[in-house]
This record gives sequence, structure tokens and C-alpha cells, in this order.
Amino acid sequence: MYRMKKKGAPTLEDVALAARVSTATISRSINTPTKVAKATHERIQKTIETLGYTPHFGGRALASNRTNTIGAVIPSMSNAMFANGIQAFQEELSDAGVTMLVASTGYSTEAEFTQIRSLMTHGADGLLLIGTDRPKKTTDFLALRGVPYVISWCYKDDPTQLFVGFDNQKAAFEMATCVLEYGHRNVAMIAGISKDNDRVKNRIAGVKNAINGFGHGARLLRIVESPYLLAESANAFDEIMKGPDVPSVIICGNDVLAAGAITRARECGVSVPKQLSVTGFDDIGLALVVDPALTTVRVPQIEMGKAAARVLLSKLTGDDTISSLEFKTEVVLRSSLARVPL
Amino acid sequence: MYRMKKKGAPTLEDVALAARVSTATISRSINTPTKVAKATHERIQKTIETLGYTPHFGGRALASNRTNTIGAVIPSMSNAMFANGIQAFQEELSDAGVTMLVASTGYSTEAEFTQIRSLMTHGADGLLLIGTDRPKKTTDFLALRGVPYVISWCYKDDPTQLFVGFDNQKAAFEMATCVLEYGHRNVAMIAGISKDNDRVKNRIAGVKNAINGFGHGARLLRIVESPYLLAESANAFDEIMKGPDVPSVIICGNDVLAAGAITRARECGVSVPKQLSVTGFDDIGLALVVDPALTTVRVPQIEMGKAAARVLLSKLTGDDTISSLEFKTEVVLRSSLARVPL
DNA sequence: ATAATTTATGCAAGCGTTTACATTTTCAGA
DNA sequence: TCTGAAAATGTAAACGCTTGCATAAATTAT
Repeated sequence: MYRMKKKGAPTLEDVALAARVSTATISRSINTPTKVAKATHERIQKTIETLGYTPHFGGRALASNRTNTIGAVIPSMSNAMFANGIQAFQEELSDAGVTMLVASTGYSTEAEFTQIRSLMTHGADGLLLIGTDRPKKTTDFLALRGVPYVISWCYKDDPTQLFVGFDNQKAAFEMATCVLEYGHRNVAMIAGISKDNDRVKNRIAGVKNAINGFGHGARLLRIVESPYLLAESANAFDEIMKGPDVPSVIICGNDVLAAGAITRARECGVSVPKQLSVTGFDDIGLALVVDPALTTVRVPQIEMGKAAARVLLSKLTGDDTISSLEFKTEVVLRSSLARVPL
Repeated sequence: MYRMKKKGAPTLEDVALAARVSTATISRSINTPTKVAKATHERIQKTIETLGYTPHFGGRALASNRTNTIGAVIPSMSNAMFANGIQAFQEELSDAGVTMLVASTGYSTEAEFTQIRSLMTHGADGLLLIGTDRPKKTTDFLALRGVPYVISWCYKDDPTQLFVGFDNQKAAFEMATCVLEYGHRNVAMIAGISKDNDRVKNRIAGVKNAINGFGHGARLLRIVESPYLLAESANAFDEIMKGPDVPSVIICGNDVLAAGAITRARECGVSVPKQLSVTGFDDIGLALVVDPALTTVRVPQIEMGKAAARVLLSKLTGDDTISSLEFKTEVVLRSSLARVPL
């Protein structure tokens, strides 16, 4: 027994003493094993195992000025879409030995600012952010501190920032066009809350553009904004259905809203898609469970999450050639959207 | 201009120089403002603002041996139940100025061990773990390192550990009893994968006990284990329905499995609940969307997540009076469970 | 066998904070 | 005005790790 620490975790020095080498060698054995003789390395690993040593985070962060930690600031994990994306993001980071810090904003830009600050205080080497709608204060702060970050869930042709996402407007345009081609002319939309949310804004814009440019008497009767909750969506549904003009289709800003609408329709005795078609957006698990199954826009959540991680990691290692990544979305036809006889 | 740092963020020393006090005073001004004269404090705050100073995480962690960071190790965020719980957990931590590290295990105890190690390496002051089924290696490691942790999503009467959860067995027993009281006698179960998963094991045990103890010819025809995925659950459904004995009810280990079964039933032309009743577990959003709406067990995910955070935070502040917390679950009757005429 | 490399290890100086403890300042009470 | 206690501030020693540089050991070339 070399030395009995009275308390606390074993330190590099304890390992060094036990393995009869210097702390420097231990450090190298952990971080750059190739620089240590094989035999030594093995002996050290064994000692580490025996002592149950884990590097002290603070010491490491202080000396290397790196935390191997990345922060993700998302609206909410209760939203399956983000949960899936973040799950993939985390898995990819984990493979690279990086740990994820998570903070949620509840869709508030003020909260986002606070959380970004907090994650940086907690030593995040880089950040994952969602969307582009944030006050100058926030972007200034990010620029001032020079934290590398990637913006996901949307895409813009702006080489000064790093995007890993898709074009919400284009995707919504395609969905709406598809609806129109199915013969619908009287369209309503249940959107998310557009304030401080570029994804929602773009989805609305996409739908508007499609309808306005289509002609043939296509009309966007109304847009009701609703929080991402089943119950709230039911209210939006009621609002729309009470008229005066009743649509033949409701385009929803995401699958949760669509599921809420369909569920409410069932309660009201409105048959979907016979009397009313409904479409969603995101293609989360829900889309397949609801009856009828949702016609929706497939968003590659998993791939996007993984890609965001890889891009950010590259950026962190100083790879300056790294650039934005645009993902394709795709309309998935299921039975909640029916053809209207012309 | 006092001193132009060639590079990097300003340090305590820079602030000290600029504010013409010692670093100690700055530190106190930040951490225990009451111990600093009002005028000095204000001057320091102004300087901090001007210089854009933020404490260096590593230095702080090293000196104080605290990171204000808590790690959560969960099976997967793609599971809505955990996503909800973790979301609540994070919000509560955030209010206390603590940031959450997240790692996921994919339901593997080996991965869990790795992730626990990793989170500790990343400086987690405490941990949130799910369930009790883990190898001795893991518990030994936790004990050896003396990390405070709380176990959630289950409850045991074991004062040596800190639980914030509910009794899965009891809850499943109640659900099964309810099913039996509805007149069902031929029962099948689609459970999660029981390996390394005490929640699944307990839910199965609860169902078994209820049925075995009930008499009146109640039989548990079979139990099929299935991963938590809609598609997999459909397979389990097929497996059960191909006989030889066909049940009048399928009790599912959670809502996703139940939703998968119902969806598959619809595809097969089996009418739920007319020909076949189905029950779920957890009461996630899905339960209300599926048609017919799921009879399920309501698990207070949000409250549990929040409570787990509070308990863990108390523990971290050295509160030794803190003890386990058991939550009540409740069977929620909806239309997927029908009465069988006796 | 010796010199010239290459490889492996050790030494010790930071990294930026916190915090006992020591010192100085302030201020009430006599 | 002086004294003693309280309040404010300063000093300097950790905290555990990484890493440039120096040294020692092993390998290769001559």
C-alpha cells in the first residue's frame, strides 16, 4: 500500500506512485497511448483499473483548456422530433468521447440567451442551436465569445454560418403543392406559434406561396397558430371548422398538431379523409399510429442529428473546410390526404 | 489600458488589475457578494461587464471541486416517457443554476457503465439513473467513487439507496386486475425486453401475479417480449394472434407497444376493443391519439422528473435527511379496453 | 563498437480559481 | 481620542492535469 488517501478520488499522482512512473507518463498513457511503451501502457491501465481512477475534470479542463463537452440548446425534449434529433446527436458525440450538455428554451429567445450563457459558463466547447430567429444580443454574444456553433433544423444559403438542416419553406411548399394537386382548393392551416420561430414562419410562407401561385381558385382560408400540444390543436381545429368557410383540407405545421386535429375530427364526427383531409409535418412515430395514417413531410431527424454532431466536431478540431449541409425532405403519402373529385 | 492580453479570454487577474483589487476580492464579489463592500462590488461588476469576463470553468472546477453539473443516464430520449421526464428534470436543475449532462445507454448495461464513467469524467457532481438492474461492477464503481445518485422510474423499499419513482409491479398488478374485472380470462402480454430491465420484469411479474391469484379460470396465454418500436410490436401481435389460443385482451408493457398492436390489429381487420381489448402503460401523448384511445397506466413523468432533480440537489448540498419518494400510478380507463360479457 | 537517431520517460512550469489565514480598514462605544 | 471588534481586503497555497523541454533508454546505421 503506497499511500492511503484519507479521502476523495485518486489523482494522477496516486496512479503515478502506484505504477512507479511520473504523472506525465500516466497522462500520456491516457491521452496519447502511442507515445508510451506498450508494457508501460498496460501496467498503467491496470493500475488505473485497480485504483478506479478517473481524470479530474477541472484539472484537465484547466490544463488543456478543453472540456470535451458540447452544449445543445433546443426548444424542448418533449417534442419527439427534437428528442430524436438530440438522441442521434448525443450518440454521435459519445462515439467521439464528447459529452452533451442539454438546455431547453421552451421556445423563448430570452431563455435561449440565458441557456447559451449558462452552457458556456459550464465549459461547452461548442454549441448546437435550433433555427435562426434570435435577437442581435444573442448573436453578438456568440460572436464576441467566439464559440463554434452549428444551427440545425433549418437551412440558409449563408456561408458565414454553419447550417445542418433543411429548407422548411421549400418542404412546406411541396406539401402544399401536393395537396393542391390532389384537387383541394379551400385550404386551412394550423401552424405552430410563429413568434421567434423561423421554422414556423417558413412553413407558413411555403404554404402561402404554393397556394397563391397555384391559381385555379385555390384559397388559403385561414391560418390558426397553436402551441405544439394535442389539446391546443383541437381548439385550433374547432376554430377553423366553425366557419364561415369550411376547408376541404387542413395543412398542419407538424404531426402533433395534425394528430390533434384528426383526433378532434373523430370526436366531432368529421370523417378523415372523406370529409376532410389533414396533413402533418416531420413524420414522427405518431404519424403511423393515428387513424388514418398521416400524409406528412419526412424530415431526416436522425441523420440530421448525427450530421450536426460530425460537422460541429470537425469545426472544433479546426477544420475550416467544413461547410453547411442541406438535407432533402420528402412528402410521404398516407391515407389522411384524399383526392378531391374535380 | 492596463495590460493587453495577447490572446484568449480575460482572467480573474485581468479583472483584478483593472479594478485595482486582488483576485480574491473579485472571486468573493462573484460568489459571495455580501462579503464585499458595496462600492467595491459595484466597481468590480462594472469592470467585469466592460471586460466581458466569464469565470473559467476548469479553474473553478479545480479549485472548488464542484462543476454545478449533473449527469443523466437514460435508456433513450427517443422514448417519449424518458424525454418528458428528462425535460422536467432539466428544467428543475436549470432553475437551480445546474446544468444537465445527458448520456444514453440504448438499454445496455455495458453502455450504461461506460456512460456513467464518462459523465463522471466530465465532472458530474451527481447522477440520475433509471432502474435498478445493473451489474455489480457498476454499483461497485458508484460506491467506490462515492458519487451521489438517485434512481428513478422505479421504487424499492431500500433505505440504502435513493429512489424517486413508482412500483412497476404494483402498477402492472392493478392494470391486470382491472382487465380481469372487466371479465377477461384469456390474457396475452406484449412486454418490453426483460433482460437487464427491472421495470419490464416487474411489470411482467405484476401481471402474472394478478392473473395467477385471480382464479375464475384466468389464464396468461403467453408473453411475447418486443423492443419498444411500433414495427416490432406489430410482429409480437402477429405472433400472439396466430394462436393456438387467441386472447380477448393484450396487456402491453407500454403505450408504444400498445399503439403498435392496435395499429396492426386495424390492418388485420381485428376490431379493437370489440374483438380484442388492448391496454398500455405510461400514458404518453400517443395514448390519446390512437383509435381507440388507450386504457393505460398514468405515470407522473413530469412530477417524477422534477422531484428527482430536487432530491438530488438536496443530496448534493449535503442534506442527509432526504429520502426516497414513491409516486402513485393510476389506471386511466379509455375505450381500448372493453367489458367481456360473463 | 560507436555514433546518430528515434523512442520513452521525467521534470517542472503553468492553467484560473477558491479559500484559509493574515492584514488592514472602518466604526461603534466608552 | 482611544480601543476593540467587525468588516473588508490581500496573500499565497492548493486544486489535478497537460505539455515543452531535458534526459535517459533503445534502436539503427556506420
